[in-house]
Amino acid sequence: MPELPEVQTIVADLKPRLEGRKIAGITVLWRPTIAQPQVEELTERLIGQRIERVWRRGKYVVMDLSSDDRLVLHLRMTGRLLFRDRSAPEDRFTRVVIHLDGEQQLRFADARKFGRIRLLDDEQFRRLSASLGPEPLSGDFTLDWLTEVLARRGQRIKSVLLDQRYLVGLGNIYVDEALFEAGINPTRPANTLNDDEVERLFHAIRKALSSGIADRGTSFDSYLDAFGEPGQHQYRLQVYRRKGAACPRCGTPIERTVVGGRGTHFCPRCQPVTPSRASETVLPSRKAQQPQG
DNA sequence: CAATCAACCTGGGTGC
DNA sequence: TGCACCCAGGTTGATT
Repeated sequence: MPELPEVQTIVADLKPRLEGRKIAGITVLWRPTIAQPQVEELTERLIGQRIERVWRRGKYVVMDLSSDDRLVLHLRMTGRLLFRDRSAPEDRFTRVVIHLDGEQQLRFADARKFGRIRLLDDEQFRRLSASLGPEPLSGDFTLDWLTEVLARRGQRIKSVLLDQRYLVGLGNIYVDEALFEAGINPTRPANTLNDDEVERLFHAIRKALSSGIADRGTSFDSYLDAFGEPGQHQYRLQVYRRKGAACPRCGTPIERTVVGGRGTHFCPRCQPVTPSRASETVLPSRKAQQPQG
């Protein structure tokens, strides 16, 4: 699933190849992919525009156009953004093709059809961006800020971290990895984390995302980069989709539960529901289970 | 406010 | 081999 590291990888590869290029045309093969505006209006506003800048906001790919409109793409779960020669073999599940000047084209392929492309003016984009939390790899994301946000939420920590209004970029893979790295149980209410735990989480979020970027993303199901190549981070995950495998830190089998409707992977020993001091390990009592009445 | 769930979709895996 | 079934999870929105 494209999360921040996957989108970042795509953007970094597209940037030098798209900036300065002109859009020559667009072919829409699956209409609902174009969420806004109508296809006819999109075509009219898009053709002839130069792509000035390619960047990322959260999990959105953003292309600033010479008209001051912005082309905004979200890959959702199975979306791919492929930079191809016009003559390249067709890519399965292609929904929209953006034709560039010259021989190349950008193909938006998406098996499950959840991905969306929007063309937004200044005001519309400003509103979208304002609805999103800070970038975790930027200076806007600080320990003080995280401390304050978590202190105000009684929701489970995993749900808070997945909510793009608070913090952008984390999806189901990297949130599980970050919580493991920080030694925090995904079901802990956010406002029960102590200062030490928040600080560990702060660093763990950045580490998990940076590590994913360094490996050019995680290719489990459908993710491929702009050239159609898989990332390598799936080989370095510590807990995600490793149910039953040994925890890399203590050897306890990794468990899987569901939190907020998401498959959730964690080490029951390294990420206890009740926080324990690092120096002592609380072993469960033999008769800890009490029948509930 | 918090938690749950359905909806959007379909490929790919499972069990029989 | 065929087929019914279920799961994957980003985001929005409705319901409890």
